[in-house]
Amino acid sequence: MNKTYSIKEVAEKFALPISTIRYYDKKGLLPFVSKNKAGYRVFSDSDLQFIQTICCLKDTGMSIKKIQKYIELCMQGSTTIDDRKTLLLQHRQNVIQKQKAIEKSLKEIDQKINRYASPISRDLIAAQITYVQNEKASLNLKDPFS
Amino acid sequence: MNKTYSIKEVAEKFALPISTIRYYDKKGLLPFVSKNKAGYRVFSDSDLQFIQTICCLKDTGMSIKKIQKYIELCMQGSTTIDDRKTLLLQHRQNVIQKQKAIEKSLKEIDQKINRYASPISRDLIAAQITYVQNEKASLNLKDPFS
DNA sequence: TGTTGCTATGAACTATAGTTTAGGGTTTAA
DNA sequence: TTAAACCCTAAACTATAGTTCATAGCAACA
Repeated sequence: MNKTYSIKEVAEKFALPISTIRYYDKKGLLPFVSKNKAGYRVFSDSDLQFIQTICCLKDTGMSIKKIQKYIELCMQGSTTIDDRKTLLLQHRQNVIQKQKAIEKSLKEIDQKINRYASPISRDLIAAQITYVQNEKASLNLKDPFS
Repeated sequence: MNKTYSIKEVAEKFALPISTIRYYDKKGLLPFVSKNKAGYRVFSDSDLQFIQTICCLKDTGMSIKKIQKYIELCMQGSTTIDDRKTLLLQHRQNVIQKQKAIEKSLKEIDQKINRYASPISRDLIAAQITYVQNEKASLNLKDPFS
């Protein structure tokens, strides 16, 4: 049978603070959520599907404003399919670009970690400090290690 | 020969606004940068190396405060190697976790794109709308498509 | 020597994404 | 029927990461 969920249950399911769900609603991300006569939000299973999508977009760095735009298109029915596809394809490109940037940065970070983890890390770092000090001295610049 | 760089040159090299570099300096991210007698910042090649690392950490989501902490450890010399390693290993875990989350979300986004790109996308979406409407009706909740 | 362009600071301002508070209704279970 | 546990809104507040502005001092070149 179809169940409904309170805001607290939804918050637990998605590991979000209740305040964040209310904030999303205020920002127009949850126009599909009904309210009962007392004014309480009543979430259905299909609502949870939408929220899952919202979390997906959020976790990949889409702004609230863009997500709102996407949800708005969803609520307008089948006529907006092309717009939605365009929006998601654009976002997909952004995500892939970000993935690449993270990948690249992570490699640099790993190199630093390896230096620090080396048995001769103290020597490596000491040599680097000396190098910087010589460079700075040759340019008549202040020694940053002092 | 060792060259020096103005803030403008550094901004161009790293594709950062000049205001951001000043902001980073104010936040304690650039304690290694010297100033000439006029008060102008003078960047050396080793400074650029540091800034490269800062960009790395920033691009993988480290906060300004954490980066400041890392740089501070760097300036304290070889005695802080263990602390730096710990800090970067911790960050590494965060980055990898984020990578996984992005990977997972991207798959969901791709599924949506595929639905929208399907030759029968209109039917798929129409069926979904009908499903939601039935679910909402069976729960005596307002139809969100109207 | 003056004009153009670069640099500086501090303070105010902006954007984004929430969180907290105040004040007040609702639901549930003893 | 009343206390505890929910839920609501509006508005104020916070945190983060910058950006912009006002004012003013250097630098390079015609």
